[in-house]
Amino acid sequence: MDGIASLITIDRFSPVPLYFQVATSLEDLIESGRLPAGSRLDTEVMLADRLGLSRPTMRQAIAHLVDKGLVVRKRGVGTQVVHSAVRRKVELTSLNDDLRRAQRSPRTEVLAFSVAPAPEHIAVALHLEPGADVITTQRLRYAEDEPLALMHNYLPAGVAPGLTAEQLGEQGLYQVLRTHGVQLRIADQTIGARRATAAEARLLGESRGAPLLTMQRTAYDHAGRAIEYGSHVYRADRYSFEVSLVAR
Amino acid sequence: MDGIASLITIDRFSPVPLYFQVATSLEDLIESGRLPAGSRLDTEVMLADRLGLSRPTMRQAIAHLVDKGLVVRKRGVGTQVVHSAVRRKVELTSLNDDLRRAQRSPRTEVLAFSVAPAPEHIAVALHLEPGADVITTQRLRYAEDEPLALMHNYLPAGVAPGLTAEQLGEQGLYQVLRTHGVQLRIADQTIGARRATAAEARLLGESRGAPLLTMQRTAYDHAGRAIEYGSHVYRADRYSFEVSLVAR
DNA sequence: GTCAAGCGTTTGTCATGACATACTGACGTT
DNA sequence: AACGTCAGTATGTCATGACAAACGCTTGAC
Repeated sequence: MDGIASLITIDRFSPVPLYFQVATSLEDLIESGRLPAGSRLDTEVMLADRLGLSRPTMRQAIAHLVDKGLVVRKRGVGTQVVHSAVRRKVELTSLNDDLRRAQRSPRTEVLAFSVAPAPEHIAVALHLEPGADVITTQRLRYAEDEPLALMHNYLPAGVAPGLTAEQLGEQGLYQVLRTHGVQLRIADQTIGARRATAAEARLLGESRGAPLLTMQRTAYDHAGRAIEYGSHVYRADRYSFEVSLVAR
Repeated sequence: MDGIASLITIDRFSPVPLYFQVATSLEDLIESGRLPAGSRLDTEVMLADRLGLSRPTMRQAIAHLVDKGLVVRKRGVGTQVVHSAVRRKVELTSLNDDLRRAQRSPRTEVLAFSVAPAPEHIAVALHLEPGADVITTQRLRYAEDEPLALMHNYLPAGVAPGLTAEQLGEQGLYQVLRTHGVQLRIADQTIGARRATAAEARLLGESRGAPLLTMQRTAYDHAGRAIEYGSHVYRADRYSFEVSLVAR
């Protein structure tokens, strides 16, 4: 544990903040196994001294790792690397992003796309005035040429000017929003299950009454404005949610 | 926006850190509506000056609120209150905690409790050597005198010495672990759905083939050791998961 | 052998001070 | 009207310095 600081390089002329460079280097050391799970880091005082940094800067680098769940700190004891298999996996992504990442050949069929006054429960979910216009979309999502999910999504009418059904056919909803300059930050999700209706079963290629995994979601941007409400159903035998939880 | 600092009281002789006192006060102001969603906080420099604190201390208080999703910060602009309905709800809790909080009269019937060598897939989930002893439990959980969930849980044998079936009948698993000095920190969950088997349907009071919400979970302690693997099924018409996601 | 106190270690908290960067609005020019 | 520039504003980064609190280990007393 004597030469950890010697494995960390920092470029004082780089525009990348010093704390971030150090955090990244430490993260690489952890991922590579050079700092294995359970091992103790040198003290923040020692690392700062050897790297020629101030202690608060070193603390900020380590705090970054704590936030990522890579290390834990204990007063009087030190800083320890957490189990390497454990990561924070809380992600706000769309199904398209997920499937593309998993290389499951996503394809989308837009079944409906319209702008109309919001039904009551949609206006409530999106924190809109009753009767406010929303974009309503209905899409059937395929993976590897099999139906996977049926999705209803609603967006306030002004959120993505010029949004078209064609765009939704080619890209995921969140990707389209990103190209319109909309950044989603937080989402509240409810995950459940129920039987498929006859219409859903037909579209998804399941038998009537088959179990579906359901998810309703309201997504907000950085200023807390509701940007999207989604109500999705997935074929239970083909999809599940992976969620990581962290205790504070 | 002129008197925010005058609404914040700090006790310099309290053992509670100053930054935490300020963060708590600001949080109260936000929750009460005195600092409504969308409003701008006074600058960190001004607040620090008026409260007689150093700027880094003020920054730490505000960072605490950022972490909680209550405010967002933008360089050159300032600090703004986020939509008040949005909170980070990422929590590592047991069903018992959830139901007690929701005042749904939780009750537990322990169907099985034993210590035996771990089956292959359990040893893998708990990162144990094949054949290592695990505590195996099976519980039927009730809410308001109706069956709600059927749970199988597995713990490495040495995790909670003296753990008994009686304890599990009276308290939730995580509460029991806490009294044994075990602190859970991170969990990986998979949420899905499927049809109930005949045995499950009988225990849960559902018809055969009814949709069940499923969840598998491996929970880890602060040092990253796997502490518990759980495989749970819930009646879909009586339970759903609430998950909040935050984009980084 | 056991328990408590003390000490060394390490992180946590807090302060003063200074410079850099990103953002917004106003103003001037084309 | 549109675009570019600049100044003011606010957060972000970094530094030096000091004290407090929690933890683990060692030693001494019983």
